[in-house]
Amino acid sequence: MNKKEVAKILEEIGELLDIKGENPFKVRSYYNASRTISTLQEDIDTLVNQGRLREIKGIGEALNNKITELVTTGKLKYYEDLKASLPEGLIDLLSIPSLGPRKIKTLYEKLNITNIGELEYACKENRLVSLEGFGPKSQQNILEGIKFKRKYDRRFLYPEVEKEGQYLLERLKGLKGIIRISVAGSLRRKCETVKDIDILISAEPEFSNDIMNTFCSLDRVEKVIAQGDTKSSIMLDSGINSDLRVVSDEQYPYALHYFTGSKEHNVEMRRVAKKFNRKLNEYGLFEEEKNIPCKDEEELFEALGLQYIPPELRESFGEIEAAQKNQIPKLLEENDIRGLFHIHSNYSDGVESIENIVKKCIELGYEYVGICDHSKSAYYANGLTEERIIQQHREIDALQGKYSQIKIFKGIEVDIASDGSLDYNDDILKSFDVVIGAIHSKLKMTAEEAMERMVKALRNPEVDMIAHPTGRLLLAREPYPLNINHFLEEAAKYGKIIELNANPHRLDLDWMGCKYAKGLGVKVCINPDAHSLIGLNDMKYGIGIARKGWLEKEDILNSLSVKELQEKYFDAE
DNA sequence: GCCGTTTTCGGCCCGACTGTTTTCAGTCG
Repeated sequence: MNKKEVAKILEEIGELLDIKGENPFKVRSYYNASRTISTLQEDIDTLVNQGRLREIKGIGEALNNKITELVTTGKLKYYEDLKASLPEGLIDLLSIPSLGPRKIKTLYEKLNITNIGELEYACKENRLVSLEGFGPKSQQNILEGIKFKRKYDRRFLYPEVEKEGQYLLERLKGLKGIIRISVAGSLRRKCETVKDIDILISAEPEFSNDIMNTFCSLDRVEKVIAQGDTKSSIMLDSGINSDLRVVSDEQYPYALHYFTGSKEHNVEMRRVAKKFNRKLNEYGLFEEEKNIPCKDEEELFEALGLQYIPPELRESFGEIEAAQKNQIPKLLEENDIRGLFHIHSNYSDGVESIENIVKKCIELGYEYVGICDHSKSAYYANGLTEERIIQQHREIDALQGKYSQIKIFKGIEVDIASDGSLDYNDDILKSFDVVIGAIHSKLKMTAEEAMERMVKALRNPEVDMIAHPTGRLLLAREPYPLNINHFLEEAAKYGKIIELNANPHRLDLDWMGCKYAKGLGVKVCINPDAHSLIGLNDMKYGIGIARKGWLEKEDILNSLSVKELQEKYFDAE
């Protein structure tokens, strides 16, 4: 049983206990343990086998025993019994807005409601209004919540939400009385998927009401979920929710930090404040009743003895400890990127000619570009036969003569077959400057098969880099069951480069993998995987994830100069 | 259920908004 499965079960135990009305702190310890396990760098098997689970903060005697049982036997009696004691569908009810464990317990005990279908029926039969704690409004809200869940039961890709965030900022920022404005939340943290848009404004108090009214009556507002003096929530016509908070300008730095989160980061920050005998909330950092003035987030961190932590890192992933030791990395910047690899031309499934790609890359100021089309077994993508490789290389040579201001690398995205072999023989592979191995078919594999297949590709001396190593498609397809940390350890062993695919549907290697790769000294290459000129713009999403994964300029292959690349990685010919 | 720079017991982050109440519990972030 892997980390993800263990974490899922611990979370479910928390939810079940919550619905049963258990001690909320006990419930929280399960949620905490679930999160801790899912973000572990080490393997859960290793920790269990070496009896080191208890070294993890938040795992005590009871959880140690339960996790050990789960990992060694694949089962947990406590969990099975708990599941058997409540109907299966109750947990689903937690996903309906406005329904939490207390209310679900009431619905189950008083009306014997055990799943969403029964709940919807009971609402339509008007049976909730007479329940204690419920009324006509809550019944209506639940019905709408069910409808909403069926229509938009999802998170959104970062670019979709970014666009909506821009719209809201544009419409709000000129309003009278506004002093400072920013997006906050997971959008500011550059998470790969985002659920809603948090916006924070500091304003003169007398304008607060007008700002709220404008926000709630924007043309794209589908529904006002809540409207108050300092906080309002709306749903846009895209199905994306947005929360707006308005505070005074003195409160702004504390509020910006608070609403940027993550929740876990905030909890940790409050613990730090407490150690200083101070209290941190969205309105200030208080000693006794006196606020310690901070004019921006930098000063707030400083007041807690911490180095500034960029928003992307605030995931409770070691950043506070690093800030205490003054070890926050100097994160990668967009202009650190000096060239691009993994671009598809119209030789395979891209839409643009090589010349147009080259011209665009010159225009964007890049020093080099690697054309990497698909290999022959990718029929669906018009993969290159041996003859067409020769043809492409002739064209690249000619273009290189014409455009001396940029280095054009001859690359290939070569398919890794299910046995781990590559799509061309070594002689053909040697004719490329850059060989990127990738899996595109036969995705149904066991963890062992996936590892064997990928590691065999790593061992091939002709392979320079592995593309989108887990194969995930965000919100659409699960990654194949590859133990990514083990895989990265192998990549380190063979000195291979790992792609961070910048396409917002992939963002693969993910940010946790980036941090692990950095620890191993594995170089990461941020690739647009572009099939058009527009696709080159995706680089910014890859850079966002690289930052989130603690990466610095030194960790990134394509922040090197042409000379360094040719000397250390791709032979000059 | 976890944890300990006063603690092996008694805490555990904190506040806004809603809908139900008529002072507050529940939910959410």
